[in-house]
Amino acid sequence: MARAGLTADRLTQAAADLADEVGFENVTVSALARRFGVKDASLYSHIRNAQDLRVRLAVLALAELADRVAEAIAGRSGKDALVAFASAYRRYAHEHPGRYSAMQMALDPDTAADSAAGKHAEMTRALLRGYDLWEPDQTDAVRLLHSTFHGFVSLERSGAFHSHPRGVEASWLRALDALDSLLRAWPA
Amino acid sequence: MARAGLTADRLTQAAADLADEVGFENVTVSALARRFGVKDASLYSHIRNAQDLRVRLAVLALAELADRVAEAIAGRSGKDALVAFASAYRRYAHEHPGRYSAMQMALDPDTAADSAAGKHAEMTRALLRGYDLWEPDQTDAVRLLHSTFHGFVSLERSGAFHSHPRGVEASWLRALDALDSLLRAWPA
DNA sequence: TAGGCTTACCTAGAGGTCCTAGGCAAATCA
DNA sequence: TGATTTGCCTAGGACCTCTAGGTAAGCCTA
Repeated sequence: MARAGLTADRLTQAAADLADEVGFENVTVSALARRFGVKDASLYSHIRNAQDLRVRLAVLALAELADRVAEAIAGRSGKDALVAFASAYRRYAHEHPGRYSAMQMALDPDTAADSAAGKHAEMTRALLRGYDLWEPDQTDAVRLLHSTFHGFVSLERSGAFHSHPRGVEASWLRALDALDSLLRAWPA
Repeated sequence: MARAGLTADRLTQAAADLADEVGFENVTVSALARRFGVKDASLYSHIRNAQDLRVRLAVLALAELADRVAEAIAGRSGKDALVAFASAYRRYAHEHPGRYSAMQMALDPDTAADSAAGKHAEMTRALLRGYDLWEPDQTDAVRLLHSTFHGFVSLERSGAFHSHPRGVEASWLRALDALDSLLRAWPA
């Protein structure tokens, strides 16, 4: 009876890959067990249940994205940083659709606090240092930026923009221009 | 053997109510059958499968929201229309969380074309008549507005804004102010 | 109003996912 | 080397999805 060497971390990683391949909604305990050549029941020594697995996946994705964004904005400021942040965000969503979907899960407050979710807001704040914004405008701007990035990527992936010939890439660049000029002249 | 009077439309309506009560992901054929006091198998004369049910629900929600928005912006223009549109959108999401989740499903192009999805873009265009925008800026602006509304509501519902004391309502109003001034001075 | 047709709902059953309880063997440690 | 821990197993229950085939309710026509 050879052992597969399962751990919660290896399962979460594999679940993330599975999510990117077959979609987050198709990440099941059974499918994951199949991938390791192991019975379903064997996974329950490592994860509490299916929901726990999905939460771990969401936390993994949040951390990965935070790393990417941190690297992207390092040493940049102003519009440069804005574009780098936004591009890293969007690229991650495109390269890892399953992980990105996982990130949208509503996490309970404790889990969210332990996750990299806070780091996202913190980095957006760092980004805003290139603009002249102070509380509470800063928080409002963080929320607006995050909303726009997430909204755009989410609608793009759901096909909402396919009905019109205008290139999505062009609209994306224009949105970034618009956000930049908005931040530079934040209405009082 | 009394009949329950099932039709695809009545099932879809009930599924929408069920979604708002227990969450879109918990809308199952079994739960719906239970609600009508009928066996699971009986639903399959009216809907093709579970996915078909969810798509019908999404189409219903899109149509309902389109109606609400149309009513909200009727007779308004400029910022007035912008705020009315956005508020109707956000209120619908809050009052009907299950229906709103359903709307986010990726619809295949044919279904999307038959649905009210096009009406949404059309109404956003109508809204922009109060501002001085022409193609392709208009399409870019439609996409930006939709992204921001959807992103904000979606993040708000997933709890992403709860980590900070700043009131969500205040940030929302500021976002609308920002979008208004952005549209008035759309960068060339 | 009786016959036939259509259709709404049924039972039976196969296959999949989630999860618990309890068992045995592999790895680790004394 | 023997004892303990840990990893994966089998067995099995509960629920969801969906198909095939049957029966009875309601409608149409004569």
